[in-house]
Amino acid sequence: MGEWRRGLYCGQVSSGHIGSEVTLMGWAQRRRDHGGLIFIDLRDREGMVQLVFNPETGKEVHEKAHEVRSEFVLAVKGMVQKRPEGTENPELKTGLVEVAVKELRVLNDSAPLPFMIEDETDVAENTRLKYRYLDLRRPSLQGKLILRHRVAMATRNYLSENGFFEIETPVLTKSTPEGARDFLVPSRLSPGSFFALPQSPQLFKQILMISGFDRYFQIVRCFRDEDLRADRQPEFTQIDAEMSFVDRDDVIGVMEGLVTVMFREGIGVGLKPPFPRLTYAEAVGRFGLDNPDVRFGLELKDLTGALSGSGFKVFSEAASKGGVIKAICAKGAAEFSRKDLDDLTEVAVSFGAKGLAWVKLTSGGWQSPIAKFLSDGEKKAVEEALGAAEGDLILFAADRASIANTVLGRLRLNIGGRLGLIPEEGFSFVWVTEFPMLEYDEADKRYVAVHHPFTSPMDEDMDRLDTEPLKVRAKAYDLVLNGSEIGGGSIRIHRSDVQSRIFDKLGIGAEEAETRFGFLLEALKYGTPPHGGIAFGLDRVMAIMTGSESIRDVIAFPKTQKGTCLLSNAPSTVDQKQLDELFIRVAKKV
RNA sequence: GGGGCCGUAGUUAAGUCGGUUAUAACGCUGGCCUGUCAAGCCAGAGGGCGCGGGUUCGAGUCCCGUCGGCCCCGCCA
Repeated sequence: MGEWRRGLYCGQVSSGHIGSEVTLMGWAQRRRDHGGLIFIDLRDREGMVQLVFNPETGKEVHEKAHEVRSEFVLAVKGMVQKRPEGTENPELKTGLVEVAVKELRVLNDSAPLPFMIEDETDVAENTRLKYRYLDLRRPSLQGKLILRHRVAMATRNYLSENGFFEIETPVLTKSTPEGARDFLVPSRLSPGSFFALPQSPQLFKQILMISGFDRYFQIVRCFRDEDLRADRQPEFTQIDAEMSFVDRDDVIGVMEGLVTVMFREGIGVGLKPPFPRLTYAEAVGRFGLDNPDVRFGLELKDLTGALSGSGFKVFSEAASKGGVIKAICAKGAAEFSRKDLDDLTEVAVSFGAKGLAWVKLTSGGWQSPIAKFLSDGEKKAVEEALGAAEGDLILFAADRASIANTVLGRLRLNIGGRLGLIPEEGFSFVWVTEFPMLEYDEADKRYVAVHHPFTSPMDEDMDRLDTEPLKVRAKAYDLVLNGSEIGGGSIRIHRSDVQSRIFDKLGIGAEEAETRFGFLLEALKYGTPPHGGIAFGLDRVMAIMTGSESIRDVIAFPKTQKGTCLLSNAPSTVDQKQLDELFIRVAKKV
């Protein structure tokens, strides 16, 4: 490079520079060697510009250009000139001009690449992850991370302007028994003891409210040692926020402003808050899931009343056992093939159904394995409840409410996809509120918190805590975007007596509460303000904003589904010396 | 813990009923070529089919195991 300094980025060269000399540095995207003229596309993060080497005007530099190969790192000095008439490239931002190179310095060469640096790639993901630095040279992936930066900046600016302070919380912290599996870090100074990496900064942000900071936020890495999915990595990033002296609607209001700014600054999309809201009961009742995709209809209808006395045993028994009979009606889906129905049945079974009852409404009436069990009156009632007409397909689920809803909710998404009902463009937000406080864990034989143990019950439900605990609703809320949960929060418990009561309900005894959360219970005694907050999954937001299939596409160095890093080969074994210092002995794999 | 899909040149894929020397495109190497931009034309190198067993006269093709990638259920307060 020597004394040369870059004047501007390749992607910034424009007609305004015609006639001036520029110094550019970047990577050789591709060389087109005509024997005489040589063209090289020089690429950097801002784009590409065409370099021209003409043997008649520069024999020596032309000779040198001959050696250039893909991804060589080049520095050039040259004159920006208008491209000859008819050779402009409208595909390129810089396509009206080119740089006639006078001097070339090859700053570095490159071995032949394992794959080409281009956007339309169909290279296997494991290869991409092994050579992530090359993958990240692709403009599309680079663009996603640059967009992520802009959204993070917009987040910091907005929250700062709204009185939030960014305050860091510990990464080495205390393991807590509730929730996801912790990543543990051994303590050398306290042999036999372990830190945990935070699943979220939940307790620390509450304590910051007790300290009187009033409003806190952090763009913070969180860790959960659970199995991975397309939208779940073991380490992920939350936009974490907490506010004092607020209720639910205050938090929602401020956060709608945040989301609006993120989308405006990120991709120039104008959102119009307030976003619609559904209670948990409505969401599950109408869409089957607590993360409803409200971009299309196909809603669930309750037929328990109409069919509880049905001659079809599956229906009548479900009803008599306290379950529900529900259905969805897919318009025009009577043409689904046997194979389609088999696929749908498989989906239903995978989510806990014992089978799938269906009806095709044909010109000849009900075509269905269960038609013979239903009276004409019942058929009529079904059609009316669903608004069904000839050409439609009706699918039933009769089971415990939780199973029936889940099954139909999933079938709804599947059929919505098959029938092309889900819009490809657009961002559809919905708040889901009034979640249940508790659910019963059959495996552990105890109540567990649906949100987390620090979530406040709704005031009007407090007195049901001991009589009907499952009916108690929490001051919790989730933000759902296009059917994905992108954020969730709650108003917290700010009284130590209430917090103790909830721990008790969760089967966390006084003693255990003391060991695990004693510091919080103690802190709550010293003038804790009412407070609440929320956390957004930044990776998920970015994946949706960029139309990515997986959050791996918006994370620079993601892990594979087995939780490994193909680039660095982490995790790995360590030296015996390291283990000895930590007083750790590795057990044999069973 | 479980279900499904996939591993063949550097990359992406084809490979029939098990049968001579495993195909193609892109990339790579060399040559020709002065307006290309997925440059073009010609020539060439490059793999033994993820790995380990087994069946067979013979396995990329069949069987068993194993490793790895992806999707999903469970799990993820």
